[in-house]
Amino acid sequence: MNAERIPDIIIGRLPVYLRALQRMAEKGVQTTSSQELGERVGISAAQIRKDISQFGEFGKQGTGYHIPFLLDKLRAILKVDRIWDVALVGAGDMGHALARYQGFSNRGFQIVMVFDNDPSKVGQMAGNFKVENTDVMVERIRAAGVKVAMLTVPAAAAQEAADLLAKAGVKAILNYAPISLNVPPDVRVQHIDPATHLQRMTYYL
Amino acid sequence: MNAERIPDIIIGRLPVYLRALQRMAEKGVQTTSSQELGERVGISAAQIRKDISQFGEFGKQGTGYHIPFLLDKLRAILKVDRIWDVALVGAGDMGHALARYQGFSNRGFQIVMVFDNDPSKVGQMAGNFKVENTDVMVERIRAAGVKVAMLTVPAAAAQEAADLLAKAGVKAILNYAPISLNVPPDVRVQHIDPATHLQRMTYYL
DNA sequence: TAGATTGTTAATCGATTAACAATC
DNA sequence: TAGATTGTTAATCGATTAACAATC
Repeated sequence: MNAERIPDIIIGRLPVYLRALQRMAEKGVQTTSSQELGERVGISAAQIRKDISQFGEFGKQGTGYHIPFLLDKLRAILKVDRIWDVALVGAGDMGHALARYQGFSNRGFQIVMVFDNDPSKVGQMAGNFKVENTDVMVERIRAAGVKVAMLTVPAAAAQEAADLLAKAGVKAILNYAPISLNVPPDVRVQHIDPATHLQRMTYYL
Repeated sequence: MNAERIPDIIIGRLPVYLRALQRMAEKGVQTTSSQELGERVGISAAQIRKDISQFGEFGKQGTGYHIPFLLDKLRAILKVDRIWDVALVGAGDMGHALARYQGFSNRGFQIVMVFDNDPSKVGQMAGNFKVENTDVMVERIRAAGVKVAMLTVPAAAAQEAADLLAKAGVKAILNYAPISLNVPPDVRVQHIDPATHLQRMTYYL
């Protein structure tokens, strides 16, 4: 065990372990080893043991890790042993796809509101949600205590929307706009930009 | 200049610089400094200078970097000074959103074919593309010499689809399925999984 | 017990930062 | 020239790996 600050890079790998373990559990596998898990996710066994051991002694010598137990621990560490309400901002194609995506609920998230500033979209449906006007966003998010948002507006509108989200008390933004957001230090941002991801690979072609 | 192997972590930052510079260029800005660029993307000035200097001396003491020049260099390094044809596999909501996405062409990519194995989707339109049957995928990709693919099929179908893509000669896969893919060593994979990205932030909430 | 695999230490490896001479 | 900023070196910091005693 270790009470010191855990490096960000380790936190970043835990969701990958969690995802792989969840898949194994679905297949009914009860036990795994750092070796086996490492092969699945492409990370060395030593690193997996070291990462996990930052948080406790969750394995057993000779037998490895009991998957349901390790799942519980990882979910608790990552705070996805609960369901986070998520606000979706931007009801374009990507927003609609996310609103209809079935994969969030068993990973700790559920969309609860959808916003757009285009009057022709407000009032329309996105998945099961009625699109609301961005005018009421800060108020709605604050009242609901939502801390997590996904941003799928055009690049030109993204910074302004991020400012509103920060103002509304959102602390985690998943940004689909192809632009680096400027946010207060207590707000975390993750980027999803397909072009950027593709460009990380073309260098090697 | 430096002919040695460039670390992956540096290559991974170049698309971020490229994106920020492209945005500055659109606004008509001609020149920037490592300091200014660093503030925009949240990376130290020293690191930006070091990263860029791996590939040549692209700046000028006293004045910084000429943006159009640096853009050209970065595009050439990342091999996005051309347009890569991309195959899209999976014509669900996410596939449709990507097929209609306008942001690829000025970043070095264009979708040229869309596949799905669901007979009810084959023949339908996704963006401007007629969805083709996965049966003909290997042959079509091979014949067209496509090297880049985006994978938006359900998790259960992703590994099989990845195997076909590898067989077809694809060397870069952008994987939207929430599963770690197993591919030959000469194939690169990047993951886009919104739940994983969100889980990297909930730890800090 | 014998075999397997953890948790952890120490060694290695790699990345980041600070500082500054060079120079535009 | 004076001011600004690069490219690069050396120092620091942090992450990964290898190895193995502990133990299930």
